[in-house]
Amino acid sequence: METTETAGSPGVRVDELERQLLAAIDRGDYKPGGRLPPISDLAVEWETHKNTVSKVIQRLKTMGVLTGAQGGTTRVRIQPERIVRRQPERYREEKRSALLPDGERGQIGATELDTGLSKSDLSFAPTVRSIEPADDEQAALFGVAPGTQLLARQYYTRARNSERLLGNGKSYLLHSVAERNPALLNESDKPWEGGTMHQLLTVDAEPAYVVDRVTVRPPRPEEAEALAIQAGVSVFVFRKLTYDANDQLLEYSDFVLPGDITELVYRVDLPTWKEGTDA
Amino acid sequence: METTETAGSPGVRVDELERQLLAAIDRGDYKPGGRLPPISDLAVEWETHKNTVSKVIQRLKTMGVLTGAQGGTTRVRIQPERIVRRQPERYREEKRSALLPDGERGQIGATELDTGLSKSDLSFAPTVRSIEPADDEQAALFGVAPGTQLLARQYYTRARNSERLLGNGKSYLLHSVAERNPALLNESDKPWEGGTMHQLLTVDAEPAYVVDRVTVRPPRPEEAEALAIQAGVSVFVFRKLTYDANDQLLEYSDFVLPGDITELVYRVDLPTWKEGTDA
DNA sequence: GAGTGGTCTAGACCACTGT
DNA sequence: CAGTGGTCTAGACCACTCC
Repeated sequence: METTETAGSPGVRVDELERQLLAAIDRGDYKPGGRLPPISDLAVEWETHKNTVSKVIQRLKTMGVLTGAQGGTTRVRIQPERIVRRQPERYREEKRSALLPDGERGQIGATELDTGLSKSDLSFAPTVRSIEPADDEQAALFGVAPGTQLLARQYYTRARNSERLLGNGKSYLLHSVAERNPALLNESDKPWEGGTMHQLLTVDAEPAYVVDRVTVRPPRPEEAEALAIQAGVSVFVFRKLTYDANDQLLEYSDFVLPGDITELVYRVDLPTWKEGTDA
Repeated sequence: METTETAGSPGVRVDELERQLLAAIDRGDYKPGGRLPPISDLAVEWETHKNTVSKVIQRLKTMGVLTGAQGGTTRVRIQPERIVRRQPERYREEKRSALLPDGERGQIGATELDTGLSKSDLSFAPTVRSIEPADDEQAALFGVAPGTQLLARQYYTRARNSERLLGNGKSYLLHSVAERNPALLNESDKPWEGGTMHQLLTVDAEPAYVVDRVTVRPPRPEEAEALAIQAGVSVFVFRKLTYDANDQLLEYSDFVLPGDITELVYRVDLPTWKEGTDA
């Protein structure tokens, strides 16, 4: 175990092997969906130690190029289509449909609107309701005193025929507002029908605009497990804030979405040049 | 080296130590900006091997909790403020200011508008222009035949007094459109003055709407180095497409932004309920 | 140049996969 | 249960930082 060729330099060997493997995959030596040789085989082929090969494979797994768990076969990952979420269109559609009679709107749940999948593609874990006191940040957002009661709902979304979570979220609104419609507090633990916009309608609040705040970070261990993403793949953290015309916050939600299969799309319309300087 | 307590189980030891370290930092045992004991010290303290401690530290570095390079001291990272990019406001302001006379608009460069920092905070590497044939994807976007000439510009943004890149981008527009203003092709390698919207004005094109497509992925090695982000911190990949009123793509740009210090904010205005069913 | 973080090989062992 | 991926300890070595 002595006199190694070159050790210590920052990742020289692994980087090199990583490039080689990527090139080999790119060349088609290993095809999407096909299986990679066992680590032990690659070790002798690359003339290196099993341990080093393992590190390379793990890197490519976090990059989303390879798949495979514990003792299972390692395969070249078939790149999944990203789920496209067209946010402005979604919000406008949700607000419009909130006015429809119960029969026509009824089947659209808040979670579906938030994830952008049709109902048939989804299955839900029960929504969990709780009443929580506002912390300092929440108090500032709602413009109330810290400790004010908030109605919180936690929900999870899972694609049908898949163990993989598509995301989870937690939504907050003022308890004093929510109680204007007792049904919101007493409902059983099924997902709210009709989406957030409709629920706001039932408490006489009209949303005027929505603000999305989008950030990224590595997943927390629980999230990595729940969303079934490879360690190292980041998650979108996504706060949706709904305001009324007086800039009063009506509701906000924090979402966590897997970064590798999500695409957020925002269309921004611009005032025309011809119509003079607008307000 | 024989008879290890428990090896082989998936990350048990490292996970445990990671939790302990995080808890210790949370408790204030190690304060933000303060230095962490050497790995060798921690190894004896945690009663484990140097190698294992190293792995824990690296994990926390990719999580952005710790900082420190090669032989340097490891410190608890002071969380940087995220740079907030309010996209719709930015685009509308850019379009409005495009009509201003040269003197008033002049000092606003495209890169500044795109990064959302004022000119005094930024320094630029020269913009690199090139003429490239459209690949299949680009041809589809522009609605032209593959191979059609595109004018491409590559630019980088760096905060003053910092080696850290804030992002880099590459912008494309049809060469046949760009040549309507010869100045765009012949300019020296300084950043375009006035931003994309103004350049479109000079070729008689009026942008009607902008579409942002936001995704995340792990950084490529070059990007990790250029953006000075810890390996494992994801980057925003961000495509901005500018269309005219006929849904013709005028220009698009791909940006890469470091995920740990960027926040994207989108305000979406909603039609009111009272004004009947809109178009 | 001592100290420190990072990497490599080596070998043992574990837990899961899948045939 | 054989095969395979993953993890740990061990020890050597390297390249960087800065005490």
